[in-house]
Amino acid sequence: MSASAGATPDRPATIRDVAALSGVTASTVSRALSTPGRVNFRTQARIEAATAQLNYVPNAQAKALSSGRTKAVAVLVADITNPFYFDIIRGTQLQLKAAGYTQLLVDTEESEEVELNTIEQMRQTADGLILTASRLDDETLARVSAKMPMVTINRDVQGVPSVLLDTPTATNQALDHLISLGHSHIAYLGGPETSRSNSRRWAALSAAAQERGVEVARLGPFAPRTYSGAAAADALVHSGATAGIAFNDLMAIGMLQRLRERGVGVPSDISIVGCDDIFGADFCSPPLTTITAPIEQAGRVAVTMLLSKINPGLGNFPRNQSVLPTHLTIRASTGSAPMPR
Amino acid sequence: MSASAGATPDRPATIRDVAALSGVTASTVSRALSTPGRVNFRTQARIEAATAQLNYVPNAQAKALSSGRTKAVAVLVADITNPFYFDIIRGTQLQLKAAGYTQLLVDTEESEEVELNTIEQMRQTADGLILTASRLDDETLARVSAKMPMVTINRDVQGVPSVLLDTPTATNQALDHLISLGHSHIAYLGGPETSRSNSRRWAALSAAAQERGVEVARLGPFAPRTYSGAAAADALVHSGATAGIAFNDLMAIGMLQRLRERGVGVPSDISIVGCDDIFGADFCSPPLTTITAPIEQAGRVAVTMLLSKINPGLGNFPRNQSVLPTHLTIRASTGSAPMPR
DNA sequence: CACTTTTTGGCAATCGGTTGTCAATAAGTT
DNA sequence: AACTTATTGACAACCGATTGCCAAAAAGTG
Repeated sequence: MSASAGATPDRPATIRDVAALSGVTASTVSRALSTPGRVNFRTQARIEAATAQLNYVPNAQAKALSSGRTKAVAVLVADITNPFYFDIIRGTQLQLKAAGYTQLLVDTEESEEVELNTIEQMRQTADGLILTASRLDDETLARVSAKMPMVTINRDVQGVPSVLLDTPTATNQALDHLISLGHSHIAYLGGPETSRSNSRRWAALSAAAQERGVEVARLGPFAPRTYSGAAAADALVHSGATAGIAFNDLMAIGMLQRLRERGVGVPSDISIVGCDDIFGADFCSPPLTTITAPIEQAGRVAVTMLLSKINPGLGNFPRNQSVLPTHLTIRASTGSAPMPR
Repeated sequence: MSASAGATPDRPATIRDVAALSGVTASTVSRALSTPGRVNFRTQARIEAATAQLNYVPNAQAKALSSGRTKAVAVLVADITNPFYFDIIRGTQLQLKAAGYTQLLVDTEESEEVELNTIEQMRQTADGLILTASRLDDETLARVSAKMPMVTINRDVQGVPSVLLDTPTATNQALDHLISLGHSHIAYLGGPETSRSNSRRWAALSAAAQERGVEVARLGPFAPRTYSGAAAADALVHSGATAGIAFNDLMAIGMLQRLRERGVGVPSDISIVGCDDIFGADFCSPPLTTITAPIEQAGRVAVTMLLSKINPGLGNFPRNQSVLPTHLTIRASTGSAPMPR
């Protein structure tokens, strides 16, 4: 017996422990475990037995260091507080796990600087990046994308793979829905100025309104949170519109609460349309008419695209953009326009 | 000019690039960057300049491998779909980030086996572990805890640091609340049999009921999801009770929906109490009387405890258990017991 | 049976840091 | 000036894997 370290109960087994136990060298163990067919099946069996016996788990750091791939993907969200991201996170988590990847979840606190720092950090730590609602400018995104695999969600930049939730189309449906209910004074309760999806939706909406000969006022900007729903509700009431299309469901739900407090009937006095169909949109009061987006699916698709970027040549042609359809879900927060008094 | 590698635009700078640029060796750079005062301030300045110039970011894997600490903490949740965990995740994320740690989020899919595998995996990958609502038995938890820093949330095992949400106490408040409203037929809609918080709550509740001379029936088990609220609601109606205390808010919200469908008035016919006060409990219809738990705080406290375990001797005496108080929040889903017909 | 081809497994360098040890230099003391 | 003590920074081993290269062994061929 030499003074060889061996595996003590407290120290996890290393590849060398496995090698010693099965009478081969570390490199052979490595091959047996990761290159199928490279090692004789009898040796392979011995190694597998030793692996099981020692309860050997390869050290992820060491693997990452030597192979250059971490088997981890970073998911950056602007605000982990927002239920919208929950569904994204759920989608990415499920899909990443299925592919044997680890998810690094980072909240960038809606800050451009934090986002950029994190990206630089993750360049070493993750094999790829999923950015949701990035605050960075197009040029920066393109530059980062050139350096490491990356997929954006709800952000369309030339040359950067992306998953887009096609809310603008459904926003038009919402407009038609309201018009058909007799509404002629409609307002859009805008989200943050820096949000691209906000601009995209407004552009689509105002164009559609013009086509249809209706006027849609733009109010805001408001923070995309329930608490700013109060201000949004008051602005809406003050504007004299009979229907409001909110930037997202959080705002819409906040508006419902505020309108109830003020004794304004929904939908008898004012109709409200939300966006995203987040958890809660179906059981708030009244249940929210909203634009249903396949959020979780967006997360899953983003992962799929990213992984085919990270591991090319698996036969799947990586698509560079994926637009997911959305639709209008009509619930009880919209109704006929009130009779003009 | 030798053929030294140097930093190409595409390859992130390494510690040796920095060393070369500032005319010292790698070890000096390492010390300059992590051991304040160990290096002469002039050298330090040169190194810092070089660091900035090369945009040097230390490789996390290499750091982890050599130092043995990954600066990452794994957070295991049973079901990432459950909004209860969202608040936990938010809390842990915020606190970990503040301490410079990365959060590894893992969904164990309510499976004991997945949980155990993940733990074994994370033993190498993370410096510590936060388990929420673990499915593992006491002995296993104690064993794992002896091997690596770990904190449980809502799970009390001898020798394992834990954060407990004291829902039993508030459950008694809920009972008193219902009794004072004239209810004498009360039911508890139980959660999963394997859930410890379920057993804890039932124990507290049935004891309190006995003390007060009231009978509380136990129904279930039901899955802690909105969809199982329908079954729970029907069971409650069938039991003849006039008030139900649900295992959690998800179930309670599902019950509200089902009762509305069935034309059962809440609270006129039946009162409902939830638990956790998750996102949505305040705006469902009717707004839910529930036990408000500081969930996000639980996440933060767990991280604080864990970090003081990981980095001992920072002056803070690590507490081994932290019980967070909860309280009853009375909203509109509870009311006077209906007159007996 | 001698020779070529394939299979199999070992050696050693490498990934990018950390850290114990120690020599050289600077500063302090008598 | 000679000697002790403190600072400072270099050397090299190490963390735990991967992987290119090569030699030994096994299998195939004329």
